[in-house]
Amino acid sequence: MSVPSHPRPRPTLEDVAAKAGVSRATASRVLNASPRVSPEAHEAVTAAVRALGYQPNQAARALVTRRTGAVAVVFSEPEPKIFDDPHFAWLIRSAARSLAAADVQMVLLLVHSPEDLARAERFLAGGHVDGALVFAPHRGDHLPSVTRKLPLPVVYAGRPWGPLRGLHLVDHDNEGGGVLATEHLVSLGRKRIVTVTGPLDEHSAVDRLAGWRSATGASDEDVARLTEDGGFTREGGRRAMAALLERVPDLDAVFVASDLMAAGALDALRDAGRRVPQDVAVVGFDDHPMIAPHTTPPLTSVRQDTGNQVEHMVTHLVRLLREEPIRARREVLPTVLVPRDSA
Amino acid sequence: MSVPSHPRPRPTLEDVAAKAGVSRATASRVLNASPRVSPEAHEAVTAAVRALGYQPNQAARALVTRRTGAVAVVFSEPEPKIFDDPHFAWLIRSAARSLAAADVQMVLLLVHSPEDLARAERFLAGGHVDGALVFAPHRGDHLPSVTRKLPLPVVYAGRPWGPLRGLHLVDHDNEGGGVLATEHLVSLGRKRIVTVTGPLDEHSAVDRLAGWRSATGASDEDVARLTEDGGFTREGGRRAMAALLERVPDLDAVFVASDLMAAGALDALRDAGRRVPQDVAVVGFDDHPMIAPHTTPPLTSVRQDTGNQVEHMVTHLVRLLREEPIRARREVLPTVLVPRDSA
DNA sequence: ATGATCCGTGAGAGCGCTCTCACATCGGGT
DNA sequence: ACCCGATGTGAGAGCGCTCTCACGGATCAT
Repeated sequence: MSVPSHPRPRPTLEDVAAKAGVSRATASRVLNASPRVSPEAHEAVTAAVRALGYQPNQAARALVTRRTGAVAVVFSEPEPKIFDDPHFAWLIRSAARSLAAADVQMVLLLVHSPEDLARAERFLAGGHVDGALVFAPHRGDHLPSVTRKLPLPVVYAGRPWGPLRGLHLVDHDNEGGGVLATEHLVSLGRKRIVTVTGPLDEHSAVDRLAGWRSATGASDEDVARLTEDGGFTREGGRRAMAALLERVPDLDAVFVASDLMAAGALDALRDAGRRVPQDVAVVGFDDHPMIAPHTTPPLTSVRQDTGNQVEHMVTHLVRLLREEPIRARREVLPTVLVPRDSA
Repeated sequence: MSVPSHPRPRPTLEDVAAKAGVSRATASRVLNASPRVSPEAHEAVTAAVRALGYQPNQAARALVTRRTGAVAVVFSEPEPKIFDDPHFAWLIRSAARSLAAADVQMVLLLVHSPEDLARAERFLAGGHVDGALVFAPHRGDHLPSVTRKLPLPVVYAGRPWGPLRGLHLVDHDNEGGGVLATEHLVSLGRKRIVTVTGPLDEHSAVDRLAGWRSATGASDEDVARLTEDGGFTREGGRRAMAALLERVPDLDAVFVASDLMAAGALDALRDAGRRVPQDVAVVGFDDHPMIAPHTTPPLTSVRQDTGNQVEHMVTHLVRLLREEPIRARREVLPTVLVPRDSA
């Protein structure tokens, strides 16, 4: 009973062809929507397919077409980060949606450890997938150097570290966003604008900081005093804000480089008895739909449309897979300020 | 060297064999760790593999072995639920971890719509994967009826609706957990114990309610008055608690069937000016590591070890794939009360 | 010595599909 | 009448791998 006694073998294309009274070649033509098939043959084959419950064998198909119809989505981040930061949930969700729309199967690869990296490399090199979307923002991460050697189309999210030559990537205008946020605070008449940065081993964090700097005209010593790394976590944001309040008691505005950190910063400001936005104006980054509208007060934030970014990545990858001529290797998407109550 | 647009074709087993001076068969034996190979041949083949950077073609291998080395993990839930409820993040994380440990590739399938279901069915039937882990708790969900017809080993999380005959599943003792929670409240001397349930189209919610009922000995009319559906969401938990406070002003304890809802219930109790646990004792369910320890006050909760459940599912599935004799089709894992401050 | 057994090996037959090529058949222009 | 191209079709050659089978040579018991 428990032993799967020899189940009826899956019908093959040969069976379908026989039942339809045509050759395997014609049956194949019908399945692949080739134009040169007579209506009668088409009809006979589709009927046979239905009658037999035929499903093409993907392995056989992949063997000859050299296409699997699947792409890998690879995240290289510590495990807690991926699962606790809603930003990643949003990325996965967007990827699932965009790939489904392109009728491409998504294979999720999470790389936390060196063994995971080896496994992922084997997998990507093994021809399991036609291409990959890679999220590996950290300096010193070995994933990009592995993937760039692979004979596999890859599109990166943001700017990975190392040489960019030959890479395809979709980035956001993080520096422009930083400028936007900071200039908004300046236009509000704020004089002492500090910033909570992300980890500076990520380009996005570096660029947002650069935006703040260019808008404030901060000197090197200003940077040392007026900025603090919040590690892109909520708790980090709280701690960084607390440290800045200590160091710069007369601060009247802060640009926080992610909404999650901004939520932590708001906690710290509340704990310190500062009113937002009256005493301290706060601008976040991401405009994350699960965070920004729900903080107290609702967070003014720089929108980076993650769903849009992933969609561009997918479109780009699909084009690479089709070997269509590519317009640009590198896309930079705009950011826009979304004003709410915190600034 | 050669035309850049035509990348060097991937070496085949034939190439490896030629370079090693053996036959394809012997090379294959080495790759598949067959015992009957001379040390010299083994050495020669491994050297050739390294030298050529050979990677077996998975499609060809899958074609003959009828094994892909991948399994699908299928979630059938509305999109917002999957991404906003930390329970699912935890499930995905556990699945990724357990499957990686078993050296099986994970293919994540998210089913939100009828089209998604059709796509998933095609995918599962297409021989892309060797088996599947299915999370589809809702009554009326068509996924289980689809998957049970597939000639594919499947292990279900919890009890799906419909006939259980022939299904493999790993469940938690939800009813026992409900009893545990409620008896704990009784032992505290609480007299009016209400409950916030999950959506009753899920067996887990029904079972937890049954546990509460058996421990309280509630009559049918009690059930109508003392229970409220919180839909397994935070906001639903808040609303349900508010409704119960309205209806049963003298309640002194509540069993909330998930931690996420319990967080909402705590909000409602705070809003109503009830102290926890002095005025109202609260017990949650899940003991979710991201929630239970962090509420105010920290939440007493019934632990269901999700990671353990998924691990059991994976072990079970791997055993099915190996066609090993299966001990039991159905496993029920124990639950245990974790006391904190809320009760 | 003779046979029986084992061990390492290679030849070769597929797995189920796609795709090229050659071949009929059928108009329609000259 | 002729040839021409367009059109639908089938035969068959692989894609890269695994696995059965047969075979020669070494090892063992008799």
